[in-house]
Amino acid sequence: MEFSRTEDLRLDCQYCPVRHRAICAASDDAEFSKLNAIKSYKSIPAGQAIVLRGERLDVVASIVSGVAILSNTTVDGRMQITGMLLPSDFIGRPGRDSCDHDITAVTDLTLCCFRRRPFEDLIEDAPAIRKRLLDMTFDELDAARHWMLLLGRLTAREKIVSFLMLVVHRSTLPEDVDEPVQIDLPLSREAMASYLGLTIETVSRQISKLRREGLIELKTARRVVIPSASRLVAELENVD
Amino acid sequence: MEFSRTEDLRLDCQYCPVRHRAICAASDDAEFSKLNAIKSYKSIPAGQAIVLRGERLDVVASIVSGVAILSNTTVDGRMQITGMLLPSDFIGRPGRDSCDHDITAVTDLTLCCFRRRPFEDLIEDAPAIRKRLLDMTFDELDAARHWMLLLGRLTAREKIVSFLMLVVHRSTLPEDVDEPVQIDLPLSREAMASYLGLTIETVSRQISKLRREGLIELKTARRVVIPSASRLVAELENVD
DNA sequence: GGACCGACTTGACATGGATCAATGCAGCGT
DNA sequence: ACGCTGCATTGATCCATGTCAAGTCGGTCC
Repeated sequence: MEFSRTEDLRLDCQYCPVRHRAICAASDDAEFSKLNAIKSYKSIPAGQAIVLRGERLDVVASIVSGVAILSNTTVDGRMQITGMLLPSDFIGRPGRDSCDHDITAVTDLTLCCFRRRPFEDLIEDAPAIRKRLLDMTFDELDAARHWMLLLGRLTAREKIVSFLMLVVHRSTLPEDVDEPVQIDLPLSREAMASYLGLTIETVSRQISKLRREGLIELKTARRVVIPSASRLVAELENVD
Repeated sequence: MEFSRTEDLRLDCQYCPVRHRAICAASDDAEFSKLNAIKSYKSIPAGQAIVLRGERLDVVASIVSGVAILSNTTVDGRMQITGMLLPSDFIGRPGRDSCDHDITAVTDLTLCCFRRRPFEDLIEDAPAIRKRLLDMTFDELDAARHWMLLLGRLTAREKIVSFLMLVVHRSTLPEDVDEPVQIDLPLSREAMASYLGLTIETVSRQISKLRREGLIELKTARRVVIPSASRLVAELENVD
């Protein structure tokens, strides 16, 4: 069964591709029926803002398909991407009606939205959802702190390699042996630069350098083949 | 009444200096008595590690007095401070028995510790604590992302000014008018450098530069007077 | 007082990444 | 085929910050 993007469908969660990883992962049937009562799917086209900093946000949501970014910006326009949101990731903040950062769709996006108020009530008497939310939030916090180490202390080359390996790990791939791995970069060079605290030129140069060294191949600008993941990871020997 | 540092005291929370800001802020008497049953105070001398990355941690805690830092480190020793913990801040992760980063006391520290397992149970039937924990965690996440903008996009000078203003805001001061403000830096130059993604020399130079420009005065290396906070904040006009 | 020590400052120099400016290149509409 | 448009790459140069190496300053211990 194809997972449709039609807005008002109430598809049964059992066909949902993020059923076992999203906010609802640990829920039982009882909790699912409560969630179902307040959910609706929403499609957002690539490039569109989901919410801007300070704006009111009356939903929370899981990403079902597509990629979104969180970003913070200075008044003079310097931008830092502070999170990359992939399928199963959670959007929004229960208990607060506005958002501290911009959220933007970078590809076409399917969201599973829950109205915020009912969701907040739901948290009170759905222990599995509540626990999952807390746990996912702590995971996000750990990830954010890990990224702070990258931003503050890694070299441009290490940042690029870290990003490539991040994409490898979040692509559900048969990462069994050290076979060549093919990945599609979810972000443009510009977005990568924003995420890594670099400029677009530096990103491009480092990628070209890795290519010249045979550590990666480029099918297209976005499609990367990693002949030997272990050889690439070895570039991070000083990091972790 | 002086708030004692003796380890095993079960002081009444009503005298606690962080009573209205810590994890327990929103609790009523019933929840307080539950918290009291599993709490104990602990003193930690300056410089001592509270927990190392990967180590088991069977308590969670509120900081009652003193300053601690969170940090992540590469294998070759590059360190990034990923959080500065001041009185009322929360330590530890309910639902997980190990820690993803180092936590270190930078001054003598008084902690109000709760054994983790009972605390986890408590969360289930103490709604005010549960809400407060989720809210504090989301606040930490927003703060971490805000710091990512600083690490990735601000200049050394902007980083220093941001840090000074952070200390001003977290020092409970009469920040009513634009009177000279005196602050005591909670971190050494080296720790500031680690927090800001700089080197100690750059920190020192930027501080000297601000001093030469009359934006700050140094009573000692750690004690700073800000003649006009608004003039200092103006240095961040391009940031926010 | 003097020697020592750790934290901080300052100077001289090196360099990684930013900036500025072309150039390449694939997709797309006409 | 053509030119347009939006990414991406590449080159030349600059500069903010890092690196290396001396100083300075304030405590503290004898």
